[in-house]
Formats: sequence, C-alpha cells, structure tokens
Amino acid sequence: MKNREVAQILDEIATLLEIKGENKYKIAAYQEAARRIENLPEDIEKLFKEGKLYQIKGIGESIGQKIKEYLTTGKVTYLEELRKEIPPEILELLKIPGIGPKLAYRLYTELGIKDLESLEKAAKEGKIRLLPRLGPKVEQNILEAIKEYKEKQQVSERIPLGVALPLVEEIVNYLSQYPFVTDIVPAGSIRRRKETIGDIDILITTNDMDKVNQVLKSLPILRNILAAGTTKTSIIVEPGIQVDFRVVDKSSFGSALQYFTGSKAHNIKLREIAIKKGLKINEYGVFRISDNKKLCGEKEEEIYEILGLQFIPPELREDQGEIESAMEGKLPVLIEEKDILGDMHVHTDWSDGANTLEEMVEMAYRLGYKYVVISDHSQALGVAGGLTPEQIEKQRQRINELNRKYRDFKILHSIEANILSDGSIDLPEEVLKNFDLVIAGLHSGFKQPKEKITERLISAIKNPWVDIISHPTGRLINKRPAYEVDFPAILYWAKETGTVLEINAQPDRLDLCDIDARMAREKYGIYLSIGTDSHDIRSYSLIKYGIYVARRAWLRKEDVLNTYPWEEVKLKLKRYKEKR
DNA sequence: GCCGTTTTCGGCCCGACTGTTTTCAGTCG
Repeated sequence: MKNREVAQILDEIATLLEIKGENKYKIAAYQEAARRIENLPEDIEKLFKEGKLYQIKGIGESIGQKIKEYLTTGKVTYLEELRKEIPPEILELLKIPGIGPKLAYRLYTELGIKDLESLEKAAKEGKIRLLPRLGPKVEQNILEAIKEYKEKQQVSERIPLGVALPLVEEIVNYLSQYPFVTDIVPAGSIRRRKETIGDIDILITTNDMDKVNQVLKSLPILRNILAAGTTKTSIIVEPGIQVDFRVVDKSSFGSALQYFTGSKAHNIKLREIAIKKGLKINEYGVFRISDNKKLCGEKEEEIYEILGLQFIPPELREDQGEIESAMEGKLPVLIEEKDILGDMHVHTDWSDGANTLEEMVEMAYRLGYKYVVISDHSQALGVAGGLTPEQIEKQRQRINELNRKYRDFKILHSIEANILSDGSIDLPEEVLKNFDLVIAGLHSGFKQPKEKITERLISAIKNPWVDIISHPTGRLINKRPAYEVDFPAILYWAKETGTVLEINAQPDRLDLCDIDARMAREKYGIYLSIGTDSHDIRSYSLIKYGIYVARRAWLRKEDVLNTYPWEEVKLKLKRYKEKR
C-alpha cells in the first residue's frame, strides 16, 4: 500500500513550496491532501485503479495528476524540479524549533547555510546577527535549539503513548495535591490517545496563576523551562519530553479543553462551520460575530451542541469524517473497556511468560472477565520455550482441571502458533483442531520480500484451523517498521475466509493500528480481537491501549470479537462454522 | 491548489509569543 509514500511526497512538495515562499493556500492544499491520504482508510492505488481518486476530498486536478504520475511511473517530475531548486538538506534546518521556512530560506540564500553544521558554525561566529531583522537573541536561541535537538536525537522523535500516559498521570498526581490547582486535565494528542505523542499538553484551572507557575518550577522531573508566559508555560521533563501547561479561566475551561485537544484539522473544520453560522470559536469560548457576545465556553459539550453536532469523543477528532457523522447524528457508539469479556491473547510460564497458568487464570477471573484465552508459543519458537504437541496435551489436561474450579468463567485453550517460512503452521492439523481456537503469527523471516511475506500470511489465513492472526503487520513503534506486505490482499483473504485480525494491545505494538483496523472493519467487515499479549499478571491492564486503538478505529462493541460471550464468539469463528 | 445549502471566483481558522521592532513578520500549536 502506497498511501504513506504518496502522503510523504505531497508533504515534501508542500515544505519545498513553503521554503520558496509560495502562496500559503497552495501549500495548505498540498498539506491537506497529504494528511487526507495518510489517514485514508483505503488503499490509494485501489481507488486510483477504480477511477475514484478525485472522490477524496482535497484532491483536485493538479494534485491528482501528481499522484497518478507517481503511481504509474514511480516518480513526480514536479517534485524533482523543486528538489533541483532547493537542496533537500535545507529540510534539516526546519527540524530546529524556531527555524521556519522563511528563516531557513534566508540562511540558505544569504549565508549559504544548508545543514546543521554550517548553521552552528555561523551562529557561533556571530554571522547570523549581521543579517537585517536578525539579532544576537536569534543566534543564541538557534544554538540552544541545536543543542536540545541533538539531545533529543538520542531518544526518538515521538514517544509512544505507553510511555507518555504514565508520565502524564505522574505529573497530574503531583500537581493535584496543591489546593490552588482546581482542575488539571491532559489535552492534546494524549487525550485523543494517539499511538505516539509529540509533546504533552496539560490544562490547568486555578485561582492563582503565579502559584501554579511557581509550583511548575519545582516539578521534580523538570529539566528546563522553555517559555513562561501569563497563560502558557512550556517545559522539558525527563526523559526529554516537552510539556505545555496552559493556565485557563474556569469560564473558558471547556473551550480551552476543546481547543487544546485538537486535532488541528478537526478544529479548523469546526471553526469553518462556526463562521457559516455567524459564530467564532477560539480557546476562550464561542462568540457571536455580530456583537462579539460570548455564548458559551465553560463546558466542552456546549461547543458541539451550539454547532448542531453530536458530542465527538476525543479519539475521533482527526477530521476523518467524524464531523460529518456528528452532523447527521450518526456517530458510532464506541467500544469501552468494560465491554471486553475476556483477554484474547495471554502467555504463561509454560512458554515464555513470567507467571504460572494458574496465576494468569486467577488474575483474569479476578478482573471480572468471563473467559481468558491461554495462547502460549508453539514449538518453532525455541527461544520462547514454544510448546511441543506433547506439552500442549499436558497443558490441555491442566486447563480442563482448572475449568472445573471456576464458575461463570472459562479458560480457553489456544496457542500462538508460528507461521513458518513456507506459510505452513508449525503444528499438524490433528493438534490444531483440538484447540478452542488458534492464533497464528509471524515471528521470523520479517526481511523476506513482500510477495513472500504476503504469501505466507495468506496461506495461514486460508488454513481452516487458524482463527486469528496476531500482530498482523509486525511493526514495533519507533523500533521496527511493519514488514513489507500487500495489506489489501491480507484483508481480502481474511474477509473471504472469516479470519479475525488482532489488535495487539502491547503499547510498543498496537498492531493493527487505528487506520488499518478501521479499514479492516469498515471496508472489509472483518472482526477484530483485542489481546494484551500478556506475559505476566500486571500486563492485563494494557488492554486499555487496545481499546484506545479500537476507538480511534471507530469500532463499536459489536465489531470486536471479545465483547461477545464465548458461545457467541464460537458462532463467528471459522473452525466452528466449518463443522456446522 | 481546492472548493461551493448564499459562490465556478474569491475566499481559505485563530491566537500567543518572540525578537526586532516604532507596527509587524515569523513561528508555533
């Protein structure tokens, strides 16, 4: 699938046009098209072949032609021309906070700066301050920003939600203890539960701004303060993450929360709708344009209400159709954590888990689940103590015994089998057929060519005894990209065979991701299962990350397999269908 | 460059902060 590639090309065009100082609306058009395509829950190539390219909003004649050229020839002449005009190395300058396209272009044309090294050298030699409208302060800020950037390079650019969320909870707990902090709510991409977070936005209501700012200065994990205004304070906390605090008045709390939750695209769309209704939205409230009268602002819900929209859950606020749905009153009722009746992917110390089967089962029971799917590794994964057919048989007997101990709770015997390099499963059919269900996943050979990996996965999907594919794309956030695979083909065969795809809730996996999961359900009608892939009893709590992905994928309770009682799950699994 | 329940042309979200400035452009979110 080339969605991401196309989006990156359009983004690069936009950036190069920005540096050139092109019309800002033209630039915005490229950025908008890039964003649309990156988040598109459909294969752009498929749409192109079906002649539906121009049905995507934001793609008109000019951008459409460039996409067409890329998909047919693999290059975009327009972009290559632009690259000749502006050396791509300049793009590196834009990564430095405080350097935008205008300044980057001036530094390049007036001082010949085209990379970080020459930038740092020029700043140290005091050459930048000699340019008109630039001074020593700019020079100093550039040097500091370069230093900060280099430090940040050590870590990754965007941090996983699984790292950011606990950090935010720590900060919120710390500040909550002060009586003058009356409200403290994380906003931004954290609140939208995006899989990675650029920086953290936290909103505070208080009757004493000075004290809040004072307290922020003594935050234990504080590294340094970037900016401290009367309404905004930006800091860096360990381990190198920016946190923006916004101190707001109670009467504006709802508006501020809405504004800072974003996304940017979502907010722009809302403000456009507001204008058509004679209203203006900003972070302080909703105002009538005619007399500037403030109509609301204290509660977030009021903003959507006054625009004639259903309340839109933060996870959906990406301008991916949620506003149109809300307008028609057709937003989905999103799945919630309480809807999950059982964890669909759990390991024990029979393979590489840290806790015993008994401990894992007992914890699942105590969490209030109705069932748990025990899915240890199979024999081919030697490093993980994968189970042989004999061990599997023993484990089944133990599970049968345990099942007699519990009422209103079922232990399901499964396996996370390996898809071997030829696409076969590392257990014979007579073993596979005895499980309650079988999960299969790729654990090796990620570097095989795209055709080969696609073949392997499809072969596993076609296996009548494989019910669920675990972590279907194999990506590890910030560590390993998804393996090369013909994803639409995977979806097609999953649909054809009734195979379920997993949303793996491990915070570094979140695989399928939100966009893929939405595509699987919305365009192909495939069921998703959510499993924590737990290897110890504490990891059951990670289910919430799977729920976040599902919600961002627009999934309702009924779209997710493990919201159904086991007897109903059976009706949806292909192994039981084929026996009927 | 895209788009249209007032538009096929004339619009295109909103505000804070910073640095260098006597009024504002650039950057950021």
